[in-house]
Amino acid sequence: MEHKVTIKEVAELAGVSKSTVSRYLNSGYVSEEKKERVRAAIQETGFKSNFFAKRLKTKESKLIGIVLPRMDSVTVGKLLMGINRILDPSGYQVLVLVSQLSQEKELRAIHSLQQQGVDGILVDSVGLTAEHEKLVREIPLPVVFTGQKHDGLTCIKVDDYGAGHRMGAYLRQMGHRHAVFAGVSESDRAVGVDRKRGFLDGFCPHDQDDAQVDFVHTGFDFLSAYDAAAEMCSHHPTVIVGATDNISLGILRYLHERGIRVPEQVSVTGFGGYEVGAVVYPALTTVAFDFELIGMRAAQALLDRLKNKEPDVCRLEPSHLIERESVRNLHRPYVSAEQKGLTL
Amino acid sequence: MEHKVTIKEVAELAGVSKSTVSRYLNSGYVSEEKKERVRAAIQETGFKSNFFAKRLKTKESKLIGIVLPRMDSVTVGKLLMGINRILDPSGYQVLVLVSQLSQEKELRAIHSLQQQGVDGILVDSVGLTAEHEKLVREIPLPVVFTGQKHDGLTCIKVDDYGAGHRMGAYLRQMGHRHAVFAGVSESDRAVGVDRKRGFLDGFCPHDQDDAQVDFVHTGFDFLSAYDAAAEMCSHHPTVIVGATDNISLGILRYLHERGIRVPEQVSVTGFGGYEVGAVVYPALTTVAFDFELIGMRAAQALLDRLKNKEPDVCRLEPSHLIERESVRNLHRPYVSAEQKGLTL
DNA sequence: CTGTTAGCGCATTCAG
DNA sequence: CTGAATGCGCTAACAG
Repeated sequence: MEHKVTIKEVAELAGVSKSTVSRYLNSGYVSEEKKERVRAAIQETGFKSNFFAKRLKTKESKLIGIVLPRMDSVTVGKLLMGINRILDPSGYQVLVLVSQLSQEKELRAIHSLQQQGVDGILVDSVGLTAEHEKLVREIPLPVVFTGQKHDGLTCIKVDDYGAGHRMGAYLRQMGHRHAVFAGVSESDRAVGVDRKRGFLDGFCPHDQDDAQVDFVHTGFDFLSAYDAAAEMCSHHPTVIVGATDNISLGILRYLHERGIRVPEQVSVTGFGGYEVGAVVYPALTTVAFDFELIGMRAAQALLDRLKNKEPDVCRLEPSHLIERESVRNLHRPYVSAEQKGLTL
Repeated sequence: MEHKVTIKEVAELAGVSKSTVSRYLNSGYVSEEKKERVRAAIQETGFKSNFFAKRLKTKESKLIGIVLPRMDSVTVGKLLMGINRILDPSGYQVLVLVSQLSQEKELRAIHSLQQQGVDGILVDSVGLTAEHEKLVREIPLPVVFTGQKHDGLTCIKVDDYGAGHRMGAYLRQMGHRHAVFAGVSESDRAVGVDRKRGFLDGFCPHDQDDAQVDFVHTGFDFLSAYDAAAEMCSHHPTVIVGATDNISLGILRYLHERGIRVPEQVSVTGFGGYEVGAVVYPALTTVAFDFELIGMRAAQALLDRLKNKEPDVCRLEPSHLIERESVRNLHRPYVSAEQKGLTL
């Protein structure tokens, strides 16, 4: 347990003033000669500048606050991966707070982070309100949001509308005309509104009357989707579209237990692109989001605003379709997955 | 863009001295009357004490460093949940670093965290070495490990041996005598050595000769297990034991594609207890670990060492069996899952 | 109980 | 180029 060595001791050992050591540390001008002496002294003492004293002076913490709705989610994990990928090389570290899916805690977390002296804040929001906008305006720090969007706030997120549209257009193209959309509450704007709207517009373009979509309401979790699956089936669609992969998994499980063959008798799709969709049987066709990329983009946006004072922007990242085994092409006779081979 | 409010302004607004405000904040003695005035002033200004200034004085950062092997894993997520559950109410915040499954980065992260002035460090390790022990000895901070164990280091982790033993005993009791153990490299001591040893001892107690276990080597991921599944089948066991749920999922998928019925023709089990095991078909019987609990215990151990200077300990948390649908009781005639009903 | 007085370790003026 | 001086915002003696 060594004695904590300060800049003062280094200065004494090197025979210079504290300021000179400080300048050496912060790329100020120091003569070659003293530079060498200081380096030797630092080497010998094993000096490390005190993080907190430094921050107290400079007002720069090299800390980024992150507010997450929860931790035990793969989505959040990927997002964090992406964030770290950008922040780490830039010398930033990450302070994580969890909102537990509560808007109020989210707000509190942002506030708390600000007082902790972070340089910027990144929020994976569960729902953006006018209060968020107000708070961000009061805070003298750049704040970047993801997960949800709101006018006047910097948001980097998935293009939910586009994803829905892509899925709608794809299913239409596969010959489907009657879908059940297993969706969540409209209180979630991204998933409950935008994604659904996109799907509708893609599946029923130009308000053509040849397509039908029935809505069935469900929660985000596997179980509630499982419970609502009977109702979905009662509409006798050719395809059931889960608003998330989790929802689709619940549906798949229900169908499997009832002996309803997918996609032979009914097709099922999801949104998300989680690995688990490739594990189930049949493997789930889904529109995938690259949350790691979102994390990278969001972190980069934050860094940009930190350095270049860039203005607020709202950017939507595209998704892509992963065709696996759970959708039947109605234009062609049924071909089983076994005959086509495994697609992961 | 508000002005950064300091303790000084609060003091002025409340008509007291800075020290009184400080005392109010740090549970010192303050008269009821002034206490009220200070509280009002704090309320009005929205004051939050400056973290860095405080730390500079007190030598306490109220920050705990966490080193994680990766972020996009449910296990890690649960662990973090548990950690937060304990740390948050105690006023600690969390600084997260990722080792990306590299022992070297893990070591560097610990070092870096120490420099950042955290009060303690929690490491979800990928493999403990003598270097870890040396580093921890040099660092004047409590460090708690999980994921792996090592003599002389504080480790709170899953009882891998016990879990393996439990599964072995259970399968034996279900009448199985010939198993394939789909395991990982012994370089992972927890999973590759302890868990396997436990299984062997549980499945073949007292070195009785009536049971047979064949080993098949695989990686941690779904795909590598899928690829090795043919070899597993070639041994014609009555049960295939995946060393992790992920591995078992790969096996399940292979069997499903080959039309081999589980558990009618062969049983499959896993370790981990992830939700996804309940989603697949048939639902996976597994030995579950409570990683959230591990996180809580580990965080508590760290707090204990922080406060009471408790000595190093190594504690193994128990697991429990989740019986679902993927194991057949060989003592009885086969009954399909459908007949028994869904178990989640 | 309370205000005054000192720093914590460092970066940054400001004169040399 | 360099050293002396000045706080950053807060806590912890110290005398009231």
